Amino acid sequence: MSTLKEIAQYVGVSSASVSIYLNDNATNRISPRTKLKIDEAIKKFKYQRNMFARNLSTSKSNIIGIIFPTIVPMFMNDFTNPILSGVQSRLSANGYAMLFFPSFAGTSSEIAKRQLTASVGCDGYILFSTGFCSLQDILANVQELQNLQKPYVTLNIPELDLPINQVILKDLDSTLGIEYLLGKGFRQILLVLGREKDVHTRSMMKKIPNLLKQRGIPFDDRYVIYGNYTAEDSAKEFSRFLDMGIPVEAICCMSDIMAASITTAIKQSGLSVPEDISVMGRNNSLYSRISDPQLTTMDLHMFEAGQSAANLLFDSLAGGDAKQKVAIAGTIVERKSVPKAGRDSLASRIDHTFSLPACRRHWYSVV
Amino acid sequence: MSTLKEIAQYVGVSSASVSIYLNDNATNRISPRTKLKIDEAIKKFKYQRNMFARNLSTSKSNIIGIIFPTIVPMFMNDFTNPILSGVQSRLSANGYAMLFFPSFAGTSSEIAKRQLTASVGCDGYILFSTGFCSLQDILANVQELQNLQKPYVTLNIPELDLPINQVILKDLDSTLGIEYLLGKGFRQILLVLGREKDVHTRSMMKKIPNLLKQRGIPFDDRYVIYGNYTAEDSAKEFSRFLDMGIPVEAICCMSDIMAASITTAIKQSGLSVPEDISVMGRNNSLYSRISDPQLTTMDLHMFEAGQSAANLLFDSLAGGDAKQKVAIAGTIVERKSVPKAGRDSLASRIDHTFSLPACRRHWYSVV
DNA sequence: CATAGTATGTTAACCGGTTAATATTGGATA
DNA sequence: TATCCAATATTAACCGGTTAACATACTATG
Repeated sequence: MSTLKEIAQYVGVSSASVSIYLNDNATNRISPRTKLKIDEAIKKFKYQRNMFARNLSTSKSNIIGIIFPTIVPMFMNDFTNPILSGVQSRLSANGYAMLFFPSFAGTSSEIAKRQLTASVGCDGYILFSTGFCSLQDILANVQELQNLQKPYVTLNIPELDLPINQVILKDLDSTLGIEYLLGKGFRQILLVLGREKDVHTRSMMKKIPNLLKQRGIPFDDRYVIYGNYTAEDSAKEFSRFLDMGIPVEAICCMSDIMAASITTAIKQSGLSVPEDISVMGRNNSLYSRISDPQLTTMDLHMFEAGQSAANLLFDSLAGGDAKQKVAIAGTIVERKSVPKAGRDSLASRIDHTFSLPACRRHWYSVV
Repeated sequence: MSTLKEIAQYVGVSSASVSIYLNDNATNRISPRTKLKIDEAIKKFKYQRNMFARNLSTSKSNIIGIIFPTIVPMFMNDFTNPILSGVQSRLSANGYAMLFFPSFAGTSSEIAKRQLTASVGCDGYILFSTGFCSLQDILANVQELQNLQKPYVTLNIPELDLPINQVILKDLDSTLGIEYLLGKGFRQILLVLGREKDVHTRSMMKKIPNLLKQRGIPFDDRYVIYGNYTAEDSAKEFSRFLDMGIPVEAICCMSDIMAASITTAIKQSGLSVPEDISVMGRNNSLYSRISDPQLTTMDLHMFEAGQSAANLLFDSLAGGDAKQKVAIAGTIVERKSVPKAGRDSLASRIDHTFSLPACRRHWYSVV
């Protein structure tokens, strides 16, 4: 690669001249004749500017660091992909590149820490948490980010009572779905959760007993199984559940994949959905549409959450000092796996637009 | 953010000392006492090195630029996600970060060009092509990359007769699947392709007539429909096909999503899979396992292709001068949507391991 | 005591750009 | 002719690190 200096030398001007021209080719500080000569030289030497030198000089990189602590490969997750996609679409539209730091084996907090210490220089950051993060990890990561003294936004993280920019999936705890089923009159509801030890799972497990109690339903832990977000495990656990022979009217799953897998299992056992058992998924992913019957599902609006995170970051980058919290509310997408009939106490939350993200934002400033 | 210089000043040493220590904290050029003091200062000021300054100084960034020209959001694609995932897993394992450049609206070649011109400074590059790239675009992108004089690998690109590093999905044209169905004795095969104007689609359409002719089957273009890789379009086009009332024994789809959608449509029309019509998917995605019946599908081994691309890049980064071509062969994953009975001429290509990527690499050097 | 070696640092150039401040030239104007 | 201004270009500091080469003091050795 040739450098600015070489181009300047070749043309017979100072490197400042070339730089000035490159940064504003309509400048009138460089004569048309010189501009032409510079153009020629650039073409001849196939010159392109070194982005890192520019970044250093301007202390602006147009790069947003994505802190995504995971011990499994990225881009394979039905839940985080739409979020990343939302982030990417907004960042791209505003000319920002995304930098994914290496995410080796190890605990998630180690990963995040390494990612952060390697990352100084980005214009801003977006901090994800994945199922592998404990609350403690998350707080440590936030602290670490704080040190960088650059704008950042947290995403897919349980609501924190801190003056930081955060985008919250309001219905991540999925009580929305349970309430929907309760509203339909179901009483014997099987919960198919993800990994037993995840933060999100634990926080759910704290809320559910109360939720049921409010309806006069005693909590019975036999009605909770863990499908680890995989088709295989959820089918396996479900069959074990069936073997117990306890009655079930509806199933609320923490992912469409698990819901689809269980739907198949139900059909294979000779029962039918929703006549015998109702099934509810989560994510409004393609799986929910391809499943037969099509799944009624919770749409947490992840894509939009990703977009919001990027938007929040833009506010911050533009100098907005107020830290904001954006809560994205989930909606229910009614399809065929839960009968429409029945008392319906959540009408306002039901999204009849099928699949277009119907966004409901609740903005409120924190500090 | 504090800087190296500030830390050095605070400790009372030269910035070189601090730098030397940071780059090798086991160095014996710095006394234990000084090391301690530096540690304290770093902790006190929460100092972290600026990555861009380091990159500039060392002319090594540990960043790989991902050139991914697309006009739709990334990370939403069932085909490219596993490839990206494979790339990411290898890059991460070797300590490399991934930089995704902004990908605005516009033609894919514009996008790639902008991505490239903004990217000088990465240690290496991986060039994707997406459905939006024409062959001409691809060649232009390769040329552009060549100018950067850095190692790069092309991926998901039709085989090019150029001395460059390329990873090829050997069975991207999916004749593998058609041959499999032909081998089973099917004659009336409906092809469900993606977008009519994609490079890949066009290159397929060139090969298919010959393929059929070899078996004595005349090519009939009514047996080709375009599902645009979506569940909706493929269902719609398939129903239009059914309306034509021409006989069909088997369906070969260019994605599991389309196959799953069509499987549902078949069932809804009162026919059954595979008794009445066989259906074959592509990608061995989760969709193929969740579909009912589970889909027989082509596994192109995209994850592994991604890994190979990263590996090739490592070879190049390590100074390997020989340009390599890696062809990843596809395999057939037999499930339930095509009956097992029948003549089977492709036994060696059938993968009975269900879903673990059974890799078959064919290495050969080009130059 | 002279010499070599070790431990501990420092100097200064460099990576490849950007930019505020300054310089030069020539033509227009009073 | 003196003055001013526009057009064009350069100088030099700076961004925040890295590193080869050099410097100094102290210890060990013959």
